[in-house]
Amino acid sequence: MTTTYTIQDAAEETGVSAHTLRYYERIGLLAPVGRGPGGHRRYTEGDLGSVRFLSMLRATGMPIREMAEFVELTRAGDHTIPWRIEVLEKHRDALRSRMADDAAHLAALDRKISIYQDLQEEARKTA
Amino acid sequence: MTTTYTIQDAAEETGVSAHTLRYYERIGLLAPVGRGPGGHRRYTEGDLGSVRFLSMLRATGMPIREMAEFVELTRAGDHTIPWRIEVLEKHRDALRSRMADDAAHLAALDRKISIYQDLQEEARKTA
DNA sequence: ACTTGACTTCGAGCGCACTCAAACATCTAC
DNA sequence: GTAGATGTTTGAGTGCGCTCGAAGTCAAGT
Repeated sequence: MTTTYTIQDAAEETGVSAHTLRYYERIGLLAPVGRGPGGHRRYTEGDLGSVRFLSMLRATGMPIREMAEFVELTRAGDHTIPWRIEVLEKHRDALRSRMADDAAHLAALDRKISIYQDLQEEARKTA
Repeated sequence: MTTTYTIQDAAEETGVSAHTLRYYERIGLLAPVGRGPGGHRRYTEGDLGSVRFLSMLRATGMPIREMAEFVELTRAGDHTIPWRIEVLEKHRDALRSRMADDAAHLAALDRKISIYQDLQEEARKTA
């Protein structure tokens, strides 16, 4: 007795909208999901895992096109593992790079805020 | 004698394309830039500073709409400084939140890569 | 003066990632 | 069994942020 999820449940579980779940399946990002007797989708835990993984890639800025390529590799069999590692490492490096940029930008933002706060303090005293 | 920049120079200086520089000016993100005798834009250092600031906001995920609102506030005068601080602080919080998510995602990505590497190592030994 | 390349405006077009609509089927609770 | 929510497919529509094209003007080198 394996628990399954309706599309709405899957949406709530993963934070990905039902519309988007169908969309991902349509474009091949997600393998065809199993169906109940009436043709309704039944998401397994494994499906949710895939969705969460994809969702993480998206959140970290990977384009759909590239995600599709990765998914293709996983479908092609175990011999593509080196390439999959390569894709993920490349993405990890891009993410690290973005995080570094973000840190610098955060500092700049803090400086800007400080400047405004000083300006505001100045105005308060003058008033 | 204040140095000025052609649109191409400004593009190289700021990393924002000439097309985008005109676009930003068109939609009011950038105050009208000074012109040379023939109507060509002449960017001042101050203009470049504005562009760099806007570019930083964009890079950190602020929507153009929100940037425009901020720019509006700066045009409206010094009495809007508290609101500007509010906008920047809100954005800073969003950025911090994204950075935290990124850190978690990075860890997940590392784990996934490790799993693949172990799998690959296993395959090597078996072969 | 002439050529070559950069610049101008303005509207249109594009790529991305959804998001929705319509018309219809099925499931759930009463 | 019936109402009402939820599901299905397919194609079309949306919002964002550029990006480009056309037609014309201007600048710099020879």
